[in-house]
Amino acid sequence: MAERRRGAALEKALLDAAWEELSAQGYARFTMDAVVKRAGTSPSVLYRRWSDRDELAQATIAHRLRELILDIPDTGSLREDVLTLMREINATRAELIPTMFAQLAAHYQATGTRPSDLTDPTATGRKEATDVIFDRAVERGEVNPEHLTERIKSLPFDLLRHEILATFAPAADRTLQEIVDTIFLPLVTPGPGVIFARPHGGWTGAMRPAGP
Amino acid sequence: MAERRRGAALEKALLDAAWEELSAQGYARFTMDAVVKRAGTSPSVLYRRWSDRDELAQATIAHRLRELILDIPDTGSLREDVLTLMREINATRAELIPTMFAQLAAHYQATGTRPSDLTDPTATGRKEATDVIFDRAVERGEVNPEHLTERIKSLPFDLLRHEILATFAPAADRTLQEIVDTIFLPLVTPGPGVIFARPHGGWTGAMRPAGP
DNA sequence: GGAGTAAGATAGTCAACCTATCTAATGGAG
DNA sequence: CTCCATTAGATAGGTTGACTATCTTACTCC
Repeated sequence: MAERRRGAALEKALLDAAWEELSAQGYARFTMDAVVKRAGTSPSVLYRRWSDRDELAQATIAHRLRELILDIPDTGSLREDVLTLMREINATRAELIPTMFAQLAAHYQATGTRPSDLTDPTATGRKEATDVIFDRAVERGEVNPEHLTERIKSLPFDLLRHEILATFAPAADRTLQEIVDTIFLPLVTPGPGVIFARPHGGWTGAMRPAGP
Repeated sequence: MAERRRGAALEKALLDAAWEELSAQGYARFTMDAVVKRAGTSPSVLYRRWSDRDELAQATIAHRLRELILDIPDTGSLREDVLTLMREINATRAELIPTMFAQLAAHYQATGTRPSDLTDPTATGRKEATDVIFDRAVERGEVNPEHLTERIKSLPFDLLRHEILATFAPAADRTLQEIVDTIFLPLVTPGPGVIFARPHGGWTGAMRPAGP
């Protein structure tokens, strides 16, 4: 083994190997030994960076989230923007979300706290991304801004996340349309309703602005 | 130790001890040894009944679910019926749901299947229970039955479950009201909407008919 | 009152976490 | 170009917990 990896390249190789183990074996069967073997390295190299299995799992998920940044769609209609985003989440994160949840649950039950890098909607950029979509819809006069409470803005994504967690699989496209057409849009497009306001975080992941 | 437990009494003691471990330590730190010690028994007694840790965890959760059968409320209004049921779920199952999910995820990732006794809505009676509430609301003329798709009937309970899973804690009562008043009721009480039909299971648990 | 059944004790194997200690490749300083 | 600090990578071992095997002893049922 003449070529010896170092620094960022090594770290990426370790996290990629860890993700392959995590997605193939599931959180419960995720072992340090298997990651060591798959990455072709030694225990000390792993433990120098992450002090235990929990930390490695968390870093692996965070790394994966960073690789799965989504584009913010701009299709000209709220329905298509929301559906497009849901389809992207459905396609890219259906595998990640249950693993992420298992990690959150394990970490929470062990420590009483949740790893902030996996949940902070500001850090992950989710809230800002969907707000861009909703702001455009308001500008176009498609929706009444008074209907857009935090809970309703996150509603289609909450329901998608719930669906993925309940089935451990991507949702059918018909399901996404059903959520948007029979639940979300009827709530934001017609007459008045009782308005509440409350901060409401999410943990579906980060997004970046759409290109030119 | 002159008194030696047997049969159903022993089994209940084992499952109770297992539940105390499961809720105290969390799924990831749930160990057979600790259950053996807490129940004051021996490994063979456990392994005679459940062949591994996964099976014991599953049986423990199913046992707990059986102990937490909910009454079906009958308050005279759909809003109060749904809110009452959500409050009961929130109060009794907020601790159980994340553990249950961790077990489902572990079992699914290990085997590719999900333990049917934890998910089958017919076996757990959940679907029938909520249908009673909705049937009464239709009889009273409170809602248009055409609005009551399977997804919309389960909507408030799905959102509550999502909230519990996202926070690992019971939802605030204000949150329950927000879900019912700003999302659920506006969808089932006013004008028309696109109608879909699709079976949609749940796994919040079993209920029994309300008493006289 | 005796026999079969199952509770409970004890000891051991194996896998996986994590630590300690060592060797050697690599990049940078001079 | 050479030396040195850093850290990749190898190996071996302590510890915990899953699961098995074997044995003794209480309890139940006939």
